[in-house]
Amino acid sequence: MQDRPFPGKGGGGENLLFLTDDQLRKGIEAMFFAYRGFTADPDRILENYAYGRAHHRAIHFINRSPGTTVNNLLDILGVTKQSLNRVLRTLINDGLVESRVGTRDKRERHLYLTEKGRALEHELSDAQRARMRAAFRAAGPEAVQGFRKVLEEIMDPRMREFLNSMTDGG
Amino acid sequence: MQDRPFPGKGGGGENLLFLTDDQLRKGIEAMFFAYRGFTADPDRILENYAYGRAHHRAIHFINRSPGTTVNNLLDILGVTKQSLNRVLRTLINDGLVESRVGTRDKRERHLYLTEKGRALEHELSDAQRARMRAAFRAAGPEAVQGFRKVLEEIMDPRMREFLNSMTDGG
DNA sequence: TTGGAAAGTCAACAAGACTGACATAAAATG
DNA sequence: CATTTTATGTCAGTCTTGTTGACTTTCCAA
Repeated sequence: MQDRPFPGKGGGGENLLFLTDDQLRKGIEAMFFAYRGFTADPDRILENYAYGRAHHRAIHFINRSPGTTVNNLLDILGVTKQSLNRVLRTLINDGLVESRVGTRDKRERHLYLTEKGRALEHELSDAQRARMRAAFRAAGPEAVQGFRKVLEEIMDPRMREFLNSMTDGG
Repeated sequence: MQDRPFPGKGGGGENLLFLTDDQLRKGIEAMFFAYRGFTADPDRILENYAYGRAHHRAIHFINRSPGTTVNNLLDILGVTKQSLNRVLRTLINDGLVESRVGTRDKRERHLYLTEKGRALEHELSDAQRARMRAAFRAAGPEAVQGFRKVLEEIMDPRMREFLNSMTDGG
């Protein structure tokens, strides 16, 4: 069934066999199962540190944007400040994250990973990247392009902007 | 940057520009953001019924495989039976799911959606399918094929089997 | 018939999300 | 300068959904 599900492949106006309810259902289930695989390796590592996915997410995005503020992080993570604060408090107390009062605006706290924080970030992202790399390699560059394209259509447009706001432009 | 990230597109042995850490990181973040978008619509609906994602998942897979047992469901959902049981108890009490004692093996319970259960399933999957359909349509059939391919590589192989075990074969 | 394995249920607990209320400090505004 | 808004942090309490542990019922095999 993977062989030739798509009769047409040109610009538009084909018979849209890839939009049947069955194809959509498979896409939905694939998202569910893949997300579980996607989080499995980090989850296993986090157990050793008594941290959870929430900590991983914070660490990831602080690493990605060093010096980001709490508010920025709230925007990206889409959780309440109470929820994020609980996580950040732990990470700061444990010496994985450093919180510096802003120089221009002293209300803001700028967040940075410490050496220890970078170490955990690396351990986590190594595992997650390894799985992603294997999947990308097995699927091939064209599949990866399609993968990215569909995911960007599924996500909130604000997140799509954020995603493409670094490396190439931002 | 989306224009021509992949110089080679043949069988293998290209320069593998799509496997850089930056590309992998974007894939990882795309999964995170897309999954949030993917669950957003059902989550909104479920609030009206005081149910959560766990209920949605149970309803989805009971609908997909009517008469499935609790153990089958446990295997697919990857949670403990106690966790699933709490959800099933609610759905059964609320009249969305019917649990029939097995005829061959009286230890087993076979699960079915009631009319009411099917109604909620429809409401939920309509919303989720609508988003998926829009994304698929915008991305095009080739992208969808790549999307599916990468997701299947990311997920546990057991789930890949399950995913492709209906409609075409099972 | 006895004992182990399997399927399912009940009870208690933990993580991590949520809301609401409140505190502090600094910036922005009139 | 007084007031309001913004950014952050904290406390308390709730909810969902995951966990383990203990238990019952049923099946099967020695």
